This record gives sequence, structure tokens and C-alpha cells, in this order.
Amino acid sequence: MPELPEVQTIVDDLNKKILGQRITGVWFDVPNLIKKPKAQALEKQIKGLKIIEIKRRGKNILIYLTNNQQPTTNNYLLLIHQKLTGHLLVGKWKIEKISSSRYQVSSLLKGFLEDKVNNYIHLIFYLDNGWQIGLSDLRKFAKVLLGSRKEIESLPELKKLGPEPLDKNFSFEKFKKIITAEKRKIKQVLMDQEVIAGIGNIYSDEILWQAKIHPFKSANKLTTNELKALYKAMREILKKAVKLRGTSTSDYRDTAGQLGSYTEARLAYQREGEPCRRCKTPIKRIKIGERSAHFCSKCQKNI
DNA sequence: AGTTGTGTTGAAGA
DNA sequence: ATCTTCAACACAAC
Repeated sequence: MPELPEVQTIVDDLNKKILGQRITGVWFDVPNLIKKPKAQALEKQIKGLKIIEIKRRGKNILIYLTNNQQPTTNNYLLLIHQKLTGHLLVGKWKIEKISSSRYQVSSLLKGFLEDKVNNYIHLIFYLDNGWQIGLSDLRKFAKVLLGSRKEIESLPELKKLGPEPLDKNFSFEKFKKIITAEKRKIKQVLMDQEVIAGIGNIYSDEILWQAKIHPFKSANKLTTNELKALYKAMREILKKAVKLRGTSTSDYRDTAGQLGSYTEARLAYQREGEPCRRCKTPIKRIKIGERSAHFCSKCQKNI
């Protein structure tokens, strides 16, 4: 589940590996992933463009492209959202056609890229240095959009995003203002991309455990001390998770196909029945909407 | 072999 | 405004 730390890890990897490369071609076998332009038109529109900048906004990967020598004008933007099980890999693959619309994609490189989770490749961008960017996505929920920089940047999915939790300018006062404006449960508020961008099920559980706040507590009922603890926990947990290269309890891997090590540092998420790291009480799991909240009923009981 | 859990986003209905 | 449910899709674990 790529959330802020996982997406940041991918973006950092891509910046190291593929900046300055020109895209020479595209292959895909699931046209539905490509939302803009029409899947059949993607290759024609992206071929020859050069990768000049790679950024993250919320859980979105933003790959800035240019067809110019001067990389300041005439920019294009490739937006990739990995959703539940998508992750970008940098490698080399061989495509074999099995039947009219079925393909066998296999890694030409030995090692992590051969792992099962990295072998649901449905989209490949070919680069002029011989490397390829592959999108592995078991459940095929990921989405890819290409357009002019202006066009993509003005899409509601970027426009409506809340502030970046790790932004230096995102002060406690701003945080307090937007959180206390909500009366929903705090876990749901933290996961709302239009309130704050980048936090999902994993890190909302982790942040609330660290801040000792019950996931069901109404956001507008939080005390100033709780808000301070929450703000601090949000920053600390997300920074730590970026440093540890994300969580791989499920499909997420970095661009080399390797696991993130926040998995072992987890405080609450998917630790049901395991002892709380503060008080040894078994971690509980309860449903909130359609998803699970993991928490310590002793440390996080103020509701 | 059928059911449940997994989670992001968007849409629909209450 | 806020909520609940569902749908996109596929697999592992029970």
C-alpha cells in the first residue's frame, strides 16, 4: 500500500536512476490503467520526451517531461498513482505473446525482480539507456495520466489535495485549524487526502498509536495537548518511515524490488494480538468504515 | 470450494 | 455535511 513514505522512496530511487533519460517506447497489456490520453495514443505522445524532474504530491508520482533542449518550456507531465498494489520497478524485461491478448513478462535480471510480487508487470516505459520502468500491479487499480504540465496539474486529484505533512511551512497552527474543523473520527480525517495528503491506513494507525489517541475520537474534540502530540507523531513517524524505505506487509517494494524495513518497526498496523510496545496489552483491531484500525485499548482509550 | 481480508479512490444513495 | 456501501480486481488464508 504505497502511502507517503513508500511513494517518496520510489521517487527518490527514480531520481537516482532515470533522471535525464529519454523515453523511447511503451508497452502495456491492461489499457484500463491508462486514463489519459487514450491507451493507444500514449506511446506516440510520450516517445522522445526527456525526463527532467520527478516529484511526489500526496501519493502521486509526478514525472516531468520535456521535448525541448531548454528544460523550462513546453513541459509535459506523467502522473502515476499506484493505488493498492502498484509499484514502479527499474529493470529489464522480456515480453512473450501467449495468445491474442495475453503476454508473459519475465525479468531479464536475477534477484529481487524475480519475486512473485514484482511479476505483475502491465506497463513498461523503455528508456534510451536500455533500462526500463515497469509497473507491477496485481490488482490493476493503478492509474497513469499523461498531458501537458498545465493540464495535469489542474486536475482535481492534484488540485484538491491537502497540505504536505512534511512541508516546512505546514505549521502546528495550520494543522490544528484544519483538523479541528472536522467532526469525523480522527483516523478518517488523517486518511482524507483533501485534509492532509499522503496518509493512508498504515500510517494513520502508526501515528495515532504514537500520539496515544483513539482512532474513533472526533477530530474536533481533541485537546490542544493531543493535537500537539498528533502533529509531532505525524512528522516523526513519516520521517522515520521514509528513512526505513516504507512498509512491505503486502505488495509494496522499492524500484529494485526490495522490501521496506518499516515493516519490522511497526507499532500498531497489522499487529493484532501482538503486545503493545509500550504496555504489553495485545493490540486490537476494529472496523472503521470498510477498513481496519489497529490500536492499543489501554494506551489509546481517551475517546 | 466458498468466504473473508487486503486498501485507494470515486461514485452513488441515505 | 457525513455516513455507508459498492465497484474496479486478484490473490492468500481460512
